[in-house]
Amino acid sequence: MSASAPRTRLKTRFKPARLKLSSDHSKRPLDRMSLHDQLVAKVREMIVDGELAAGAPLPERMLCETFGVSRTPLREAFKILAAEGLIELRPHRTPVVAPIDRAEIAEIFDVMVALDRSAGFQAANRASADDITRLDAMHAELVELHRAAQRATYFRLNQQIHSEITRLAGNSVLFNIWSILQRSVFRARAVANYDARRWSESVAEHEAFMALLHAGDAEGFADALSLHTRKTGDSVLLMLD
Amino acid sequence: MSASAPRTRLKTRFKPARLKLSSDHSKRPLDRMSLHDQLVAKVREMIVDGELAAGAPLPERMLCETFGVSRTPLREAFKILAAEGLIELRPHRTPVVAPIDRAEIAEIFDVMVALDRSAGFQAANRASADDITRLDAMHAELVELHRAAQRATYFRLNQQIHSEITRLAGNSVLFNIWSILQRSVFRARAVANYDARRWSESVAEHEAFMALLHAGDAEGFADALSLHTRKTGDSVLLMLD
DNA sequence: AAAATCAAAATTGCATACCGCATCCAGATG
DNA sequence: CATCTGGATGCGGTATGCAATTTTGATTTT
Repeated sequence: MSASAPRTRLKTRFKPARLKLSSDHSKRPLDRMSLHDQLVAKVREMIVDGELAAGAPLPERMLCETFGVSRTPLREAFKILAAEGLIELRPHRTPVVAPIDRAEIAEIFDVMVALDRSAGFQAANRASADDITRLDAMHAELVELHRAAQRATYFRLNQQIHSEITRLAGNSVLFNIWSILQRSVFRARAVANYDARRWSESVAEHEAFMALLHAGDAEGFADALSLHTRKTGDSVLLMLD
Repeated sequence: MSASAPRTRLKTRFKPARLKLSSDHSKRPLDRMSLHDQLVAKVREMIVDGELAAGAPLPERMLCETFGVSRTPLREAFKILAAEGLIELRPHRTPVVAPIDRAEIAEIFDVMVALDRSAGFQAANRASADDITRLDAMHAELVELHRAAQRATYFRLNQQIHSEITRLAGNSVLFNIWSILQRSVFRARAVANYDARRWSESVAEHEAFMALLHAGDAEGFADALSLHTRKTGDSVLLMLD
């Protein structure tokens, strides 16, 4: 794909887009995105955040009213979300939020383990001092959140840290795939939260791979990161039984 | 989370949304594809086969006549293809076949190296005697095609072998991602064909990892397979300079 | 009473119409 | 002569209407 900077960044002013439902999400700077992308992002977020439960039907006309758009752009958004695996489309059947399939979650984690090893190695090799400083700050906050037992906030920051590490690998294809998989798994993780033991263990693993990152041990960092992902996956899968 | 990624701090040029991963490739018998899926498959094939050259514009109304459908289903198909990275959609701009971007091809190969290692390991562990027999037959034909210097046929069978190996890993998410990336790279490979030296070397690598498969050395097979992919990538990238 | 049947309602799939942004070119301006 | 401006035109973005299919629920049949 050509240089194509972030999509739709020019003077194009799209309509206010009266996404009426759920004002609690309206804090985000959704402007500067095409209406189409806003729709995709909106529905995606509702699914990932569990606002739309797994298996819930998504009748087109109803959601059209909800979002104040017609069926055409909504259907186009649905194609994207189906491609990402978040919803299921079957001919002449009303779309549904993709069920959380344990077997598929397992498959996704297997892929993420592979991606995390590659991403971790690249990230460790490419991270600047500033990058590491930023990760350190996030990590310190993570530890503090664990100590304070702030589950929800911890969970969110944890995602951000892993996202940041993946981004540091400098491979946008990798980052995009990883992000999509991460979203698919997010729903399952939100439901199946850590138990206290796994939570502590997870924090310890974060400590470990951060130390390896500081040591400049790219291989070790990559292995530790992917092992962490594998253990997280095992833990999540256990809770889905 | 995801929506907050394009926030401010990141000046990176990461492109939004692409790729697909839904895992319904094997469970759907190709007997009755919806018109929509036929459209996607058709345009995808035209792009991958080079019938629609990289960078070529895709005016909606014109293609509607070509395929005998209206703009609505065509546009929906375009959303899918854009998510897969085969075409580019920008607001109020006519869609174009995604240019072959050397940097992106390099990124894709990096991901495929990681995926092939994982897929190879799983495939070697899961392959039945029948599976190996089938691969052997394909491999024998591949060697013969190399001897006969049948470039085009060799190229196609080579794809099939790698696809089959990936499929044997038994992870549909992995297989889908791999297939999408493979298609993106296919166009570049079709243009930048092997030179004779790399071709022979590639066949030798096939011999090598097939031997490791027979030996039941999953680790070795996985390493050999991913190394083969890395070398293939390097070779392709050399030709794109 | 349970199962099968069929018609009415609801919903998706597709086609068409309209609107607005982006591009191009003629004519004006310096 | 080069540049700028403003309207004409083409094409994508969206809304809406109609056709095809599924779902429903009531009625009939076993």
